[in-house]
Amino acid sequence: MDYDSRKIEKKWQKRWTKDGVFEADPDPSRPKFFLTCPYPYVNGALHIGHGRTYTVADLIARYNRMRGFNVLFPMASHMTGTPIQGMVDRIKSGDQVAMEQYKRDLRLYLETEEEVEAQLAKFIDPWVTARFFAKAIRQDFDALGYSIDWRRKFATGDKTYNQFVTWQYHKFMDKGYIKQGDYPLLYCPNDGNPVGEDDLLEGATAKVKEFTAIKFDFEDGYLVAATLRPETIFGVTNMWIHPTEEYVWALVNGEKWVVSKKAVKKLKLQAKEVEVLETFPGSKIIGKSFQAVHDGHDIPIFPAEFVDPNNATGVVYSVPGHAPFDYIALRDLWEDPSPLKPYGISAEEVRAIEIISMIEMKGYSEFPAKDAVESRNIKSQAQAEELEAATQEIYKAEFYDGVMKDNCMQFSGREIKDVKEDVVKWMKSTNHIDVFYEPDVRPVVCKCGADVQIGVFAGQWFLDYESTGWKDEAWKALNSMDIVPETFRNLFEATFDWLAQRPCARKRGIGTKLPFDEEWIIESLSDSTIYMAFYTISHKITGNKLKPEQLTLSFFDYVFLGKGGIKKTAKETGISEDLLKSMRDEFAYWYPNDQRHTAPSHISNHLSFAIFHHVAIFPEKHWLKCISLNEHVNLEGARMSKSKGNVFPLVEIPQKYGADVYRTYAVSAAEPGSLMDWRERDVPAVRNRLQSFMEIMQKHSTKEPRVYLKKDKPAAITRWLLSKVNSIIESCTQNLDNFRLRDYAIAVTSEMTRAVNHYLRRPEVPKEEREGTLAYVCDVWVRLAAPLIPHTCEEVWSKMDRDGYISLASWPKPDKKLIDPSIEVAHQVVLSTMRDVREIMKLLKDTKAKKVHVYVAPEWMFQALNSVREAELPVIVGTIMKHLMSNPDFRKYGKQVKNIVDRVAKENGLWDHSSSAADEIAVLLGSANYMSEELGLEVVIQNSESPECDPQNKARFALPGRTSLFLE
RNA sequence: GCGGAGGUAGCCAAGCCAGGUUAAAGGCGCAGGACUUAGGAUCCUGUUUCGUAGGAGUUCGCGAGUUCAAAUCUCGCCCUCCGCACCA
Repeated sequence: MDYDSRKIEKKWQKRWTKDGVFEADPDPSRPKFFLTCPYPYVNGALHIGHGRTYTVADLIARYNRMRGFNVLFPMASHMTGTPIQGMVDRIKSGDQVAMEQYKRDLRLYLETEEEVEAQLAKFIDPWVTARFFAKAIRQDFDALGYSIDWRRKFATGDKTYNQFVTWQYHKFMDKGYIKQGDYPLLYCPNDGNPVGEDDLLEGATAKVKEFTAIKFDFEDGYLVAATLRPETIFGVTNMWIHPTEEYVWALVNGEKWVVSKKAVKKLKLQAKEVEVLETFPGSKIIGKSFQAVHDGHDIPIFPAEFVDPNNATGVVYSVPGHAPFDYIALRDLWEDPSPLKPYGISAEEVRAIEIISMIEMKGYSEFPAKDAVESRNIKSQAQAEELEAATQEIYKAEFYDGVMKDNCMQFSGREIKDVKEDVVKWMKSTNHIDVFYEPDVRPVVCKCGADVQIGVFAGQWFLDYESTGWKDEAWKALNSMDIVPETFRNLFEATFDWLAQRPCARKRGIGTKLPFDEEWIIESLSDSTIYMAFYTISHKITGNKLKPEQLTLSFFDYVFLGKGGIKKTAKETGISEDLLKSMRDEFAYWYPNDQRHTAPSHISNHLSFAIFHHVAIFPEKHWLKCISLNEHVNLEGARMSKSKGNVFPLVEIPQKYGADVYRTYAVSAAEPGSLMDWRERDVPAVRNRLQSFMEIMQKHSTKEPRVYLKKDKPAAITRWLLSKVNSIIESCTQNLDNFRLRDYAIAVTSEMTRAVNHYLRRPEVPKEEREGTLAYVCDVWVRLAAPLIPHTCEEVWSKMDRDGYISLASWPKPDKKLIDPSIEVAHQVVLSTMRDVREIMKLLKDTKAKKVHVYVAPEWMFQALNSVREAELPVIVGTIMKHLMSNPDFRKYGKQVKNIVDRVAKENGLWDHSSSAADEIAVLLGSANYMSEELGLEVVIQNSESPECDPQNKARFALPGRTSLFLE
């Protein structure tokens, strides 16, 4: 029997919407629960990975709703920043790849190719794109049964929302958290824009690498060499200049510098004023000398072909003792000084150069560069790869293990990893330092085809997370909030440590203008930090058609901070006092945000910013309470990516599998903290579990529920089921409270089914008792399952003729008096006995048994173990022996006591069993028919103290909770 | 490079924080059985090795250590994944 999930799901979704079931308004009589999940970015279709996060959030919302909370779960759409704008630009320019990408998404929502083309043609306006996908995604969410209050939806591009972001930035400015300064980033000279990962044709992983530019005194200016190892200036023996490449004397910020001609453009991009005075081939200065930074002694300039004029300044200082490239270049000149002749440098002059050893390091000689070159057997400068490997080796080794030698002035004796910064500081104090940026990988190519450089933005706006006091407050918030799973707290802590200054405005994309400098647009991550507050009033802004200009700074001050007085605010904004008050009240009711649920990849930015921005703006009682996280989703073992084309769109889920099947899969396939794999192959199993649930419900839920108490003398297995079900209520509640969602889902879909199926197989239960009990179980079960599979459960609920929606029904409470651990333990005896019988039957092979004698341990053993349990003794043979032998009741069994104590020691402690032999016998007797049927044997239960039949003397092996057997 | 997470049986995935009740939940796959015209449906059973009596051996990336006791704690090593700032 199949049930039409599609039809059922649609039906309930329509009713929920019609009755506004999930529209939440303040209700002071009920506790509130305000849950948020980041709004989706509306520039394309979502995939099943997004769905996992939203499904988990919805599960949390529904669970809390059933627990009696007034739950607010709102949603909006994100459209600010560069992605939508970028795609619009690419569509406008006729970019085929971009158009194809959009077409793929559009086909998911539109029937014909004509419609797709027509819609695509409209995507030259970011608002059209955003609205299209916002609507599509809302439909996707509805089709998955998410219990969202849509009245509060908005888009981050809304003018009213911009006002809110503006307010936030004024608050930061007031606090002095916003600063301006220079900032390097990847930049396309052709487009005149910074470039992000998406803008790159090649070198997508490129980052900015900072070189220290060292200004060596040279003639009436500086010879400027760039390095990653400024501490090596004490080991400089010469300079390397490419003889045939062009160099310049240039006025750089008023100083005379020698750099390669190719470096000039870069310096200009890096916010330096540069005027070229003279261009000349490198050969012109080769043979001259310049002065060391630390002691001013003369050092010669030599020619070298390996110098790349396009890398940094094209000027390289030589430290042959510690740099393999330099070592081998110098060695070559020693062996063959002839290239030096044209520059008037004699062979003696070169050979007179002494390699300087300036870093002490274990495992290396005084010249580590020499060691590295020789151990790799490098013969020539042309072996660039080997030389690079040697360089890396020395760099790493010296960084971690190296110590500055005596010839390093005040830095002598210090470790390299600590001394770098101080050496730079010291040189800076004498004006011998500047910085030069390069991309860390080459080549980096913009989509426009141009070579990407580093641009320095003078006057870049920053949020300074290191502003006095800010971090302390943020730490305070983090330390007092819940992070679930707790393992992600480390990542927050690492982020908090590392957060410093972050650019907060950029020059392109959609967004709110920076109020202090309208050329800049506020970085879109700042849109998503405190906007949960906006949900509390957004439906009133749209509902009352408030205009952006009414949403002034004092408006937000009043509504969110209670500042400024209602009369004054009403007058200034033209908003009625009633409306203002209702907004203030609504904010005060819902805030703070009780739980924010998203993916861990947002920890290092969005989530940390959310904490920082909250503490900056709101009083402590309105800080975030809890952040919960779930990892991403892989598709058939591989990471989903649009470029690889292995993306499973969320929109296809309800059609293909049904919302409840997906929800169950998404929650039960992995704990939230770990990566989940979507495997097509596993889906049918999930569907089958829901099918079983539905079938049991159809058969058993509509009868009159009745709870059989002990005094009603029901079958033992009925009491077992009642106990089991109530235990499951307890564990489900605990698991949901502790974010162990997978365990909850498994309990509800697997464990319950197994228990009920077992019960149905027990022949000893009278029909009436079975029906009443199962009706009770179904009533509990359907409510336990409702947060996970709401559509199916609504359907069952309505068939059960219950009032209202199960979505709003109450979460079951465990009935403690029905939970009886001993009966669950006793049930284990039945199962383990059956398992043992099967095992023996297997071993008997040819011999067919007809009858099994089951021996229950003697009563004194039960008493003995109970007594040990009560005494809470450590598992030490002597101690337990002493305890038991001191009691004459046990003493008389002397040798056997030793046996069970040995067994306890071997098992590393006590095990569960019924409290008396009589109980165990009763349970086994009650299950005898069932066992007999399952095993195909006659089952005889016997007391081992007086067995009626024990031809092989097996009875003596029986232990409490572990029967002994004889098969014949 | 910096920071974070992780490596568990054929596969996926719990357990690890709070060591013992763990040959290690659950799912998939596989095998056998039941029900059946059939079963890709459902249910039951089994799925490390040895064993004609319920027992024993060896297992949780590799190696060492702490402990009466380690998948769980400590140290070293190997490997995988994720984030790193104009990308949301």
